Amino acid sequence: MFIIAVVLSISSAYADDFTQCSQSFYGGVYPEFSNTKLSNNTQALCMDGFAVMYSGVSRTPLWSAEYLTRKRLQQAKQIDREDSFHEESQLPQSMRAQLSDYSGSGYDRGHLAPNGDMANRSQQYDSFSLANIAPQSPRNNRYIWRNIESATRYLTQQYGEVYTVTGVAFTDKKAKQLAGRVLVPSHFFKAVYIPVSNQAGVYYAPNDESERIEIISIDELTAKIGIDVLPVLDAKTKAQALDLPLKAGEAMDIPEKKVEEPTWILFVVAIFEWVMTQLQT
DNA sequence: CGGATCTCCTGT
DNA sequence: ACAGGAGATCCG
Repeated sequence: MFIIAVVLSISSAYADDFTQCSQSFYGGVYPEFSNTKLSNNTQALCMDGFAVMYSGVSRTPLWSAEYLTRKRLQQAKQIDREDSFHEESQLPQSMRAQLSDYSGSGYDRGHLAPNGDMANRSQQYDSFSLANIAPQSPRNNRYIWRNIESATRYLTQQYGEVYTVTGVAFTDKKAKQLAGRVLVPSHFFKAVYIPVSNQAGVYYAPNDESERIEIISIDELTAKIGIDVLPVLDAKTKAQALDLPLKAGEAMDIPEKKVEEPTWILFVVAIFEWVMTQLQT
């Protein structure tokens, strides 16, 4: 009996149990560490609307994964932002980041899975868990990241569904710390996979005030950070970086299968709007 | 072009 | 729970 309890507690200590939220991953397969050092003291968390791989070493998420659809984003637009930053009660105290770690640090509490993607209050609350948040340079968070989050929602709108994995990297020899407890990532990334065109690309940005950003392939991301965020993709898709837009509304180089409303719907909407303007005068 | 609103936050 | 900052964006 004792042995069984020990085995259970050990297996849950580095649980990669995402069975309750496998729908957040393309093909149901979650990101894979190629740099095994990263897997030290990690904890898998199934949140409402997304999945998180959390590190008790950095006291940040390493990545958060979401499955986005038109319907989800349409619902997300209906709820206003309600801030509720909080510690993650699913984590043991020793692994948790605390609100006090961030206060007065000069860093923003940057969401990985963004509030803007959350379709109801429960999902929204979970997105404000510190298990989904990492110290982010203010200009990066408020200008660069805001744009790529809205560009990702725009792509979802265009192509109907998108899988995305947002995460952080620690490429510097010595990472900065908040309160001697929370490590400050050197980079943020967001990988986007579009199933209907079988194309993937990654936004990759240093976590500083430079506002620099680059677009790379899944393979290049794996080489930089030691995580293959989309293990199921074929080799060609991983090697070729999709030329992702830097802001919502920007055109992208996908030749076929552009998803648009049939023209008759646009026609009906135009007539409806014209009638409404006539009624208002 | 000016003003209102939105969306990331901050601090008390 | 409240007030404010700052840039983007929308609208007349």
